[in-house]
Amino acid sequence: MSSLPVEQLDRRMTAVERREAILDAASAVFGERGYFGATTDQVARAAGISQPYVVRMFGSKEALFLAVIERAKASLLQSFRAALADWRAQGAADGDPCEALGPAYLEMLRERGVHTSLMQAFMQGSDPAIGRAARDGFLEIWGFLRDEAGISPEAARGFLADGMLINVLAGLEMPRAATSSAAAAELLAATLGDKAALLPGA
Amino acid sequence: MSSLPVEQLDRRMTAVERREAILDAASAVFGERGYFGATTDQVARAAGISQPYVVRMFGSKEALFLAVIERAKASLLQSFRAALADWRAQGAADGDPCEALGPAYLEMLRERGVHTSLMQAFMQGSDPAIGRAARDGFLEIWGFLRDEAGISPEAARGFLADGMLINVLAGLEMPRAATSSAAAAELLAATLGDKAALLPGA
DNA sequence: GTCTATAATACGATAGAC
DNA sequence: GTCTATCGTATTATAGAC
Repeated sequence: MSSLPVEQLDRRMTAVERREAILDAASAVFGERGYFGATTDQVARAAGISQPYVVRMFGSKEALFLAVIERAKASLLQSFRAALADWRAQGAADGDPCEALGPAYLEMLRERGVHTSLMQAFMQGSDPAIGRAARDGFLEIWGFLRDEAGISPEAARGFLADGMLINVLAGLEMPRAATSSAAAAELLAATLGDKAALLPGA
Repeated sequence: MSSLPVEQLDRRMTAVERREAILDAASAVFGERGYFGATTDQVARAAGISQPYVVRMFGSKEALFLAVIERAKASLLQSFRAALADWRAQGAADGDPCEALGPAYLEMLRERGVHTSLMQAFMQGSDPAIGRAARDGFLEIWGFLRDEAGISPEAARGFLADGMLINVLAGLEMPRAATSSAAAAELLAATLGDKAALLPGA
């Protein structure tokens, strides 16, 4: 056994574990403040480690952000594929797949920063590296809806539009306004029903 | 007459004119890079003046950003009110007002940074001042759709969702991908038809 | 695997001249 | 009305110890 104090022993992780912990923290911080607004020090504090170690693990802030949105996109697609498979296994093959994908999208709101960090990336289209990754990621979702789920262009457009409104309400932290504003309450009810409680700010 | 060289005379404006010129430049820069990503120096260069003068005119970067999104929201509402009045003047009072507001929304894409700077604000809900202004602005649009245009909650939700998808495609600069990606071309066609040419990146 | 110390730079804001 | 010069600070990234 090592002679280090127990506290320090507990805090050491493998590189893989630490990497995941940093991605969790970075997802929340980038989702709230955006690529430029978030600092590697905020990510480090959220992850309970030092700022230089965050940079060391991913090489640069940009590489960390790209890893965050790559993981968010992968989570989303994995969740969609699982929901689609379940739905098909229940013999609903002639119905509307969006009825299975919509609830899956809302459930992902429990995982912090998935929707908002993707959305922050979507707003950086003019950045060479981030913009390309963001467009590719968005188009991968489009391709899933069209090719794997077999949804028509018009229905896929409607599904994505609903998703983008949900993302905006998450970015706005709209539940913060719902206690004092009847309009906010009505908007949240019309968009999310009782699932509005899953939004940031609730 | 002043004895200053003509070049300098031409470049001098009243405070009001200069204020508008700075807001135009700031709208484009904030729209592309977001509140934190944009620098007051980038705004200054785009406006053809010095960085300290930008700060002097608005007091702070935050005050400038708040002025940008306030003006963008006002432009949008003004455009909506005009379109609604025109539509009603043509005796279409029993149809769907969204058929008049949709085209008005797309026409605003010609004014640089309106959609994207608002969208960048919507993603800063956790910021005390910007978040409050963003939520209030969004709810003012909602109130217009519901109270002035008389649109149902469900239809207003659908209209906003379509708008948010358009904003995301603008933030992504999706036309950049349309030449090499059939999926991008299909997505743009399904969402905007031939109006996709108005998006940034086209 | 993780830290402290620090270098290098970029940025917002102020002071003051013209 | 507008500029130049500059201060103070925040931030990314590196070096090197343990």
